[in-house]
Amino acid sequence: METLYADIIINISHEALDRVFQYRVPFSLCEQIRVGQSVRVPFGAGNREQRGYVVRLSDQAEYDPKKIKEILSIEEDSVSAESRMIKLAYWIRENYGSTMIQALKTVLPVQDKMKQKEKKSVRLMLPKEQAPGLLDEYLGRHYAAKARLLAALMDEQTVSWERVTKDLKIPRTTVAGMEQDGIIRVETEMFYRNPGPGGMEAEAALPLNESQEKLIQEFKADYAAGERKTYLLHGVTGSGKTEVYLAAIEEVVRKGKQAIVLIPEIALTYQTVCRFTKRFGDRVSILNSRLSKGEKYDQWLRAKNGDCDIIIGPRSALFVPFPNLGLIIMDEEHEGSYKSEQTPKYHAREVALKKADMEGAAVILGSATPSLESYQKALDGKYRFWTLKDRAKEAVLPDVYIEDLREELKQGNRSMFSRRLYELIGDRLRKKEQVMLFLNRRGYAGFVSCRSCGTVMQCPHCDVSLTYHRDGKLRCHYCGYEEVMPEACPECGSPFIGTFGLGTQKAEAAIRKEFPEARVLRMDMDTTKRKHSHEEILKTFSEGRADILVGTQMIVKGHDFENVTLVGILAADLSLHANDFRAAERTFQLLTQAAGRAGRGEKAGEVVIQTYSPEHYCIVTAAAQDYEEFYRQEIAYRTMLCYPPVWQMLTVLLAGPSEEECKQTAQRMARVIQNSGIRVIGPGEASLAKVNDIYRQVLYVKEKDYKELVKVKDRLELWIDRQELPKDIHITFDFNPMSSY
DNA sequence: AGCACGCCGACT
DNA sequence: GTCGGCGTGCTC
Repeated sequence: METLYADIIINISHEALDRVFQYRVPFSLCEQIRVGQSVRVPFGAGNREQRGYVVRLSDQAEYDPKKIKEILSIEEDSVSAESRMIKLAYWIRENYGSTMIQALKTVLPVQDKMKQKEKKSVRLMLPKEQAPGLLDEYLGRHYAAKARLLAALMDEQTVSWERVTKDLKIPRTTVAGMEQDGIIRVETEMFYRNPGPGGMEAEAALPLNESQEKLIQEFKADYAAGERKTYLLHGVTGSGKTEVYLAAIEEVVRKGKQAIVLIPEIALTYQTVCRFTKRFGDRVSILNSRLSKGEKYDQWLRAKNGDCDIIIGPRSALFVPFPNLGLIIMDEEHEGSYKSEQTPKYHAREVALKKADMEGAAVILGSATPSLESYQKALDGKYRFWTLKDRAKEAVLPDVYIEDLREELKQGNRSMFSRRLYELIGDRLRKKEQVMLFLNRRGYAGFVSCRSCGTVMQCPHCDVSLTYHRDGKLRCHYCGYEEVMPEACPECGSPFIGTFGLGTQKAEAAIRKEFPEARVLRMDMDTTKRKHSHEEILKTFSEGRADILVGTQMIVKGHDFENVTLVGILAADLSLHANDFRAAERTFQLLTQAAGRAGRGEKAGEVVIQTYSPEHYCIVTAAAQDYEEFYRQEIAYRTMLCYPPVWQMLTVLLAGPSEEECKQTAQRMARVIQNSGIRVIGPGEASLAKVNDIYRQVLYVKEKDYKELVKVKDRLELWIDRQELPKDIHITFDFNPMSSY
């Protein structure tokens, strides 16, 4: 038998985590060794024993075989947080397709700023009067480094580690030497940077209403009986899902366990965090994308050391190493942002379920508009199904009107407001109540085309149309390319070239024209680029310093504005005609969420949905706030066309600078799949066929059983490994994708 | 992180 | 020569 080699990542908290080291597997361990295990290996000149993770096995030595050392042993199933994380990484690698390094990187924290986790400093131990004598001795012996450090310590009793190593440039070995001699002492003080709002006044639990109480009693009973179920909490906006979460967390924490609360990145607002902090004080940690690496690492460590019980954050919060995890809560579980956009393209919901299963935790998935995936499982009895039907504080659901824009056009109304919406806006302005106007997506709006020949201005590097901005420039939202708006059509020379479609900027301008007395705020990608502008805009609006808020989806997420009594959706179809099997589901969710913004206070609300397809089931059911009916229609459509969640789907994306090579490789891969008797769709051009001068080809495979798709992926990975593929071709797998390619 | 290696001034 | 501190680079 051939010699077996293993690629290993050494668990030293350093950038070395980026590299693999190859070790020989001793014959006695060949049978046992698996990718993902942790092992003990000799490392460095002194052959110090280190922990490492097996990342790949092969029978080829890729390093001078004379220098390759042998693995010492496989670490027995230790229960450390790390080894559980490694197992999870392995599962992710297997189920979503990536290298082990990529999987480990998503699961383990960035460790390169680890030094900052503790505040290290150097203190002088020598009595003050002896110091000058020693300094003279050092200077006499020309001990430059020691003298520098001592001189610094004579001024101040302690010097920070950063100054010692960076400013004074003292080698670590010298510091260690002086510590040995008893002249100095290196002190480390652990400190965490908790970026959450501090000094919050404690707040008692709100009394639960009858339906909330029933759910919590059930949860407690299950938990006490040792049952760890998955619960799908379907509750309309404003029905008090958060109170249920809080009560469930309280129960779990009381039992000495910890809880992870997942929320979509965009919903991670000050208000949300405050509700948790008020209830649980400094036992809560917050994780978000704005934290520095060091801060993220601190939160990780806090959890590991048992210094907090609850972590709130986006999907990456799943990988916080609690010693005794009891509960995972996933709010707005239908949100697309729970799916990672980078390889491995894991879905946080699935990983959460796996993790809960591995560690004996319960899971609560909550949403006003559950994903089809979860709802189907709940109907099948795989999840316990919970509903909250009524809004908590006596608020009532709003009245919803569907306005047919085709009809408006027929009646000679060419503005972007239907007559009803126009009338209602005027009414609210008179009553001093607030209005939210909602536009689906900035990318769909504002392309420029020629009215004479129909040419659309396109990005020269990407397969998308350019978007017109008010500064007179055309921009590509994918690569950032920009050019000045031409005065004549570059194809036919016609001067009749201009913008079409509808953007937030254009909507804002139209409102200002129609209602010059109204104070208008706009919130979209452009106005929220600055760091706190997001919060600022919302604060201005909630304090009543504006009458109308116009924006993209970001305005519909989780904010309660008591004085908003009218919500207008300007063009509900914009997200419906995306070439994507989830388009109807997303539109339904968006409309329901937006409608839920109206009438959160005491006054009743109204919602106007403007559309060109008023008969589409997702618009009709959203207007009626009828989730069950939407589900029935949508699942029928998915069943008919074999889409998830009824069937499972794998997308393989090939990207490379040569169109020809890309196509050929895609065709060869398609044949590999077909040869194993599985049907492939494609290869074909991705709907975005070119981004930044990189060509993209896609393949689709649909199967009833997810495991079959994993096998297809495994077979392709093996094939890729054996092939001498062009170096610059990049292949990625996406299981049950959130958007089309 | 830990260890070795090469460099350089000091002392024998 | 050789000893010991200093700075750098490598670890399969």
